[in-house]
Parts: sequence; C-alpha cells; structure tokens
Amino acid sequence: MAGVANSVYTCPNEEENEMRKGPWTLDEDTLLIHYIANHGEGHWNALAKCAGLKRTGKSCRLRWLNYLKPDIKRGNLTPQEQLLILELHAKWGNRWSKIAQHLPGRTDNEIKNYWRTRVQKQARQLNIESDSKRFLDAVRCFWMPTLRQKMEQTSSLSLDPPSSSSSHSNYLTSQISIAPSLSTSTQTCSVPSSPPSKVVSHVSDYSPIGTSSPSHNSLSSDSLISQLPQITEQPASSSYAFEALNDNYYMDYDMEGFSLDPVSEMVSFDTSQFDCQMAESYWIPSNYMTDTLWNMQGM
DNA sequence: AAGTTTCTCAACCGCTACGGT
DNA sequence: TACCGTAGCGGTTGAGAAACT
Repeated sequence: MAGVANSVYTCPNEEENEMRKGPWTLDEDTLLIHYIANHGEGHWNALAKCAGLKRTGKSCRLRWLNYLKPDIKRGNLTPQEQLLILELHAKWGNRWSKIAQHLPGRTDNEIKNYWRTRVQKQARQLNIESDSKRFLDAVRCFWMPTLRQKMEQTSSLSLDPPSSSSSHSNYLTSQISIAPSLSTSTQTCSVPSSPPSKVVSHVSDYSPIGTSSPSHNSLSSDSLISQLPQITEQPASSSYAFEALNDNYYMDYDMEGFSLDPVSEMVSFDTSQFDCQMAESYWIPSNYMTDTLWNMQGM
C-alpha cells in the first residue's frame, strides 16, 4: 500500500463509485458526525452511502470509533493508565480491544500504538524481546513500581485545572447535539474546525471526568486490576465509574519521561535479575532504577 | 539553516466471528 | 450446509512532526 496513506486516490475502474482513502477531511468528519447524531451508529456500509461519504463502512466505523466519538480521550496516558495497560497486557497479551474496555475513552488503536511505540521501544533498548518473560518481569519489577511510586507522588499535588486554552479546544468549536439513540442523555459532539489530520493536544485539553473526590487521588500500590469495576466481557461503557483512571487527569504526563538513559547505561545491566520471585527491596535499589533505567525526568 | 533520523499515530489491510438467508 | 454481508480485531504502514546532527 505504498503511497496510499496520504494521497487520497480513487480506484481507476470505479469512476462512478470512487472510494476515498487517506486522511479524513473536515467535511467528511462533519458529514459523519451529523449523520450519526441524527441516525445513530451501526450498519456502517449503509451509513456511508446514506451520509454521502465516499468511504467504506469500515473506514467510517474506524474514524468514528477512534477519533470522532465524543467520549474519546486524547493526550498522554496517565501513569494510572500506563500501569493498567502494563498489567492488563501482562494478563491478556495483545488483546487490545479487551484492554481498551478497561480504559474509558481510550481506543484499542491508541493502546496498541502506545505499546508498540513506547513499551516495545524500552524492550528494544534493553535488548529483550517485548513478549518475553524477561521483559514482562522487567515491567513488573521496575516499571510498574516506578509508575506506582509516581502515582503516589503526584496524587499529593493539587489538581487545579490549567486555564490556558488548547489547540484542541480551538479545534473543537462548533457543537451539535447527539441524538438520544447514541446515548442515554443528550451530549455534545464537537465538529472539528480545522484540519484534523494532526491534533496536537495534551491531557489538560480535556475536562476531567472524575476528579471530584479528593480521596481518589491517592492510589495504593496495589494492582489497579484489583480496583477495576466488575467488567467481564461486556463492552465497556464510557460512563462507568472508573475513578482511578480519571484522577490526575489534568497532569501533563509524558511517557517519554520513561525513556531510558543512553543504552550504555544498560550494557552492564543483567536482565537475568528480573525474577519477580525476589523481594523488590532485594533485587535492586529502587533509586537506581528510577534514576538510571526508567528515567522519570518528564514526570 | 539544512539535512537526516526517529517517533507518533491515523488509517489501512487481512482475517475471523457471527447472524441471516 | 453453504454462502454472503457486516462487525470487529490485531498487525502493519507511512506521512508528518519532532528531535538530532
């Protein structure tokens, strides 16, 4: 599919039935949003035709679910979310959709991207296969504790929302109301006012969902999994209460804060130490990890 | 400032599951 | 039972942005 992604092209023998590919335009987004607002989602092929979109139903579905849906969160993943992803991935593997069910507002695509770009990068730098037990142990023994520590540290900070406007809030200007068929209550759906191809946004661009209770700001080092609501296989509703994930939502976390120091630091690092049967306090000084391996500068 | 490399993430593809006929 | 259409999932790609030299 070389050269396809960004060049909207049409199949030569589909003069009349030309299907668009590549990045969505503002007009297309608007069409899709308005159509779904009025008719609801589903039956994507028919939807695409009826909405006047020269896109496949599949493309429409993906655009809606991964980008346009009103409750989609964007921006850096919080430490809570990162930790949850690590834990759930350790539990379920590449079941991105299943993992995403436990992170309200996050899409499987986003989680998948996070894993590939951030987590696997760490594995590469450690010279460990990202799907190996070694790396899993490294994540469990170093990354997760560090994240937990960071969560505890940041939970004590005040969570005053930033006053600055954002690129995203500029991006979202006109609003339309979503038909009840889409949700139990009327909610707003934003129509992009500028080309949506690249939205640079931060977590702070979005309203917090569950920051009302200060008691939620403090997370123990227990597994977040244990704090999950009783979700089994049913699709996660964006409205279910998953307070832990919404905490600290204003914080501008950056996963890059976990980037490793130069690989030279790692050369002498014996990954065979990654044996979680050992007590945390035994196998490595936590400061060492924090300062040299999982560099927390960005936090 | 310009060129190069690395990173991010939106969007695509192929495949499978499932329901209807 | 086979076929077809649709929905959904996970893997992959590549353009543009950011970082680096």
